[in-house]
Amino acid sequence: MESSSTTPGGSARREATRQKLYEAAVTLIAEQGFSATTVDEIAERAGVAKGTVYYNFASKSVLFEELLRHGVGLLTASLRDAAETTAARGGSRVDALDAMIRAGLVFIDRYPAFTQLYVAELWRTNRAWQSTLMVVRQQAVAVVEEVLREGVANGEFSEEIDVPLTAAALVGMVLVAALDWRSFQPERSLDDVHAALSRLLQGRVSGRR
Amino acid sequence: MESSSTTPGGSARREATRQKLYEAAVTLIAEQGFSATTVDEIAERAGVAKGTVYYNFASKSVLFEELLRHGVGLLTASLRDAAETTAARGGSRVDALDAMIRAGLVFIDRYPAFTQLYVAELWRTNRAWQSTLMVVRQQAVAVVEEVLREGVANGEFSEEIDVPLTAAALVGMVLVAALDWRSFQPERSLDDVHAALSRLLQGRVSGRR
DNA sequence: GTTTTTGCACTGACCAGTCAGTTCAAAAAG
DNA sequence: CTTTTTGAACTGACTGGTCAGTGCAAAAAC
Repeated sequence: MESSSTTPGGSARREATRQKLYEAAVTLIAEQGFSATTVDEIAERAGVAKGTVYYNFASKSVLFEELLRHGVGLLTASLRDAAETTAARGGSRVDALDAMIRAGLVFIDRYPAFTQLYVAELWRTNRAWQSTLMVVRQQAVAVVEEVLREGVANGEFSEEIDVPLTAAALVGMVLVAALDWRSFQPERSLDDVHAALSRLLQGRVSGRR
Repeated sequence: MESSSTTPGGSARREATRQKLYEAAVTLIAEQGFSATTVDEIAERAGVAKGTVYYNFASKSVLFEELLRHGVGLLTASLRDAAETTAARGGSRVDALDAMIRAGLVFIDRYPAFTQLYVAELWRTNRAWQSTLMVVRQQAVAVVEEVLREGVANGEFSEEIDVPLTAAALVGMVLVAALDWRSFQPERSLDDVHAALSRLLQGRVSGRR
């Protein structure tokens, strides 16, 4: 089983170099943005010659696009796994959503730079990698939508909910809360943040306990 | 009463030019990002010579910072107004939150480019306007936090809620849902989106109606 | 012996910021 | 009322620097 669809015949050495380049690029682009990050910087941070970047990727944009696909692949796998594990243990759909919220938080905690970069680029228009972004967004949101749809089908969720909108809102809730957590209140624990979001999800905001 | 704090003695003509530059810059930067947008482009779209940009703003970054302050000023005013109007009419704090959600949606619908740009830049690190962003973020979130705190104080909300985290999550929910609405399902009406978010806020997701 | 990486010089496009000069409305002088 | 002066606002060609991408010979890894 090969990891990347765009490089079916990548040798182990090549794959390692590409991985180093992804890691260098993701932090730099998260901090500075795509245009403000130079290829020289990426090469330097990866500890690699500039020529190597172009030996492994056709261009700066292509490197970025493959980075996006790579990262979103990890995220969706993690969300799907959370949902399936919950279902296998006989949990409800609310439990599945809750597990996905936690999986999202864990992901963001582990790959904060990727998340930053993803949010920063997602709603841009007129960019070269626009179509890549659309695909990649749909992959992530679809996992949430599926759980919502199953919940509506089995009566666990109200039939009145708007599945695509609610899924987007839930994803946004987690994304923004997590980024805020990391940027502005890093002393909080993951459990704290998870608890706050669970409460919001389950409508336990109004009313005393 | 003068409008801008940074230009106390701005003539009417100057103010008009600055306004044109804001409008040109906000759409371009929302589409392309700060670094990918050139000063020449901004000047051209505003129908003004490049030199005029530098006559009115010390640098490209300063133009951007003042644009941020300008926009967030509009947003917070609108949120505060929604909260106060609700209170004046004897509404509950939940009503106030709901009114603020709607005000947020209306704002994003009216100034989509600004919202895009704000989200794209908010969590970046190592940028020149970092401190401006912190201030500006706090202004917006603080309005929501205040309503939550009042609600906790008068018993309308659970004492268990984490005010800063919940406020961030709510803001994120509205931001992301609205951006998604505009980007991916623009045929939806504002009322649709508002209804979906209200339902989420009031925990009316689980259970049949 | 083939694949991958290195190092480094080079090019051409692009771009932030500058500056000497122009415009024009309104104030001052006649 | 007419002419002159003033200065804020604006113009756009120009500069110095930056950067994506190239080319290639030699070394290293496999």
